[in-house]
Amino acid sequence: MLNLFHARHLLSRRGLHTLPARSLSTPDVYECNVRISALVRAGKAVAARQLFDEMPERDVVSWNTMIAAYWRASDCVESKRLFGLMPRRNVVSWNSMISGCIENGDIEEAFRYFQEMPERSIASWNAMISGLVKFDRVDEAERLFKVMPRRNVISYTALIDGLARNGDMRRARCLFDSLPMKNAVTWAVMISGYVENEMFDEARSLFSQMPEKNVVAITAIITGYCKEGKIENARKLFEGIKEKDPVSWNAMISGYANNEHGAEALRLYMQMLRSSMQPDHSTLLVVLTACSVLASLQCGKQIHATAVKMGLESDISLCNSFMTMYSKCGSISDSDLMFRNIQNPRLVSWNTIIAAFAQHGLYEKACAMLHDLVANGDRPDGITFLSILSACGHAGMVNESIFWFNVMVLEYQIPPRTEHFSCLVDIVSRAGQLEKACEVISAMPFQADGAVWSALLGACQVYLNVELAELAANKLVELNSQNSGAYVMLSNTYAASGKWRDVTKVRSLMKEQGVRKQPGYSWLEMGDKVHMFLRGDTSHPDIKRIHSQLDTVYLHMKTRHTINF
DNA sequence: CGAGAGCCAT
Repeated sequence: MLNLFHARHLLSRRGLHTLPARSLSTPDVYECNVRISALVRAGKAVAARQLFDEMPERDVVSWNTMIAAYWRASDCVESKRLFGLMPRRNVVSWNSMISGCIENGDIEEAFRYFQEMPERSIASWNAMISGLVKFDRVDEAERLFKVMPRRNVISYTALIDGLARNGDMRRARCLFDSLPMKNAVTWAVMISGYVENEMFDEARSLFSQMPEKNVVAITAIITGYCKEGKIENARKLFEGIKEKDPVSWNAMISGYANNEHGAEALRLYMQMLRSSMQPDHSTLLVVLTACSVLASLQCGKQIHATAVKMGLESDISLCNSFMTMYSKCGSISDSDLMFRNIQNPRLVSWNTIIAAFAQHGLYEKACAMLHDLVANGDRPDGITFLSILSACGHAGMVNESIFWFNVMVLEYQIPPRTEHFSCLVDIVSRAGQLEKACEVISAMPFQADGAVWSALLGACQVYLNVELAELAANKLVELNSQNSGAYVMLSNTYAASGKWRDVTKVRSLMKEQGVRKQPGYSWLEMGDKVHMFLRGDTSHPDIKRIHSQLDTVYLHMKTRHTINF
């Protein structure tokens, strides 16, 4: 059992030989406080409260611990009620009100406590600064930083983080370089700031100078490699981590899932479970991405079951991921069902279900959802309209796509981004209106990107417009000389127009430039088997029946009949 | 008992 002697012993082992006698509890109270604190850390707020209520006398630490328990449980009302009932408060009591409010999304309320408190510690200022940074109010954070009476390494680190989030890496670095007492957290903030701003070389250069590399910094670098598509480098770093934690596992799994390596992502997830690492909320999110990439309904359902077991089935971000997974795995009805079970859909959930209907070509349903979203009092954003546009595309509705584009820009005053333009160009040019597609491109307020030219080039191939195909292919190669799709589509356009000499020219140019085209492949899951199809590959045992079925489908598509299998 | 970092849904 812990008593005062033990407490002193523990503290002295941590190098704190002199104890502030005033803050030390009597042995009984101290012991209860320790037990309450343990219960709170284990998430057992009810048991903690019972112990708290049974205590014959309580000190300020007992109250603070109990209040923290309610903040952890997001029970703002009870936290504030207890705070009001406290007989005495210390600076820690006030500080936990500040961080509690911030944790629960109410920065204004946090600021009220900050202003009201009789005396502030460095931690009070730091809590306020990091809170403002969390809410993207970096300018205000900086103002507080400037007027605070004393600063420590945490204050600096919080502001460096803020500047980095604002994209101001130059000033972040200045502050970092001027700081003599950097610690591992400071280094990690700076490195992940570079990664966040896609300055990967700077991130790695700083990382190489970091004296003691910890798992947080390594994970940031892994994320950087994954964003660049250098998945092998990421894997090497990951394997080298001695003490892998859930976050580093999640980063690596997500790297595979987001680089089209769904199977490897799932393998890694299984390995994580085998090494008895507990998956968390984020693990499930990234594994669901892998299921979507693989279109594996089986795996997706298993993850769904795991989420239910973990008590996370109504977690909003997981629900959104389930919706995407079910939709991408072909089950729009499950996706729809998930959406209906969300009590309070926020914009992301609306956007997700609209995207799902769009993927399935259900234009009317997508629009009905947009209508419901507005009727619900929400405001659509650029992503909502991107999904609506994509619904138009899947349904081949050119005029509607232009209509919705205008609604977005004129009625909702949402500035169109390059994705909106590439979607529009894709729709218009697929319909054969190549000139109109060019008009859209020239009306863009910024440089067209690869997706725009790709869309145009794809249509040129279909509608045999050699001249425009050459233009688009040139633009694509300008943007990325290793773009094999550009060469292939241009070559196909020449071939379809009988310009064989030009075909040969493009092919030899590809060889010269060392551009290679990975063969296309697709697969689908039936029962417990995965059927894979490589381009030009006829090794599937049922290939004859598959081809004849495909011929039927093509015929129906051409005659615009509905298909009944 | 309180303040700073990495992974995370459209």
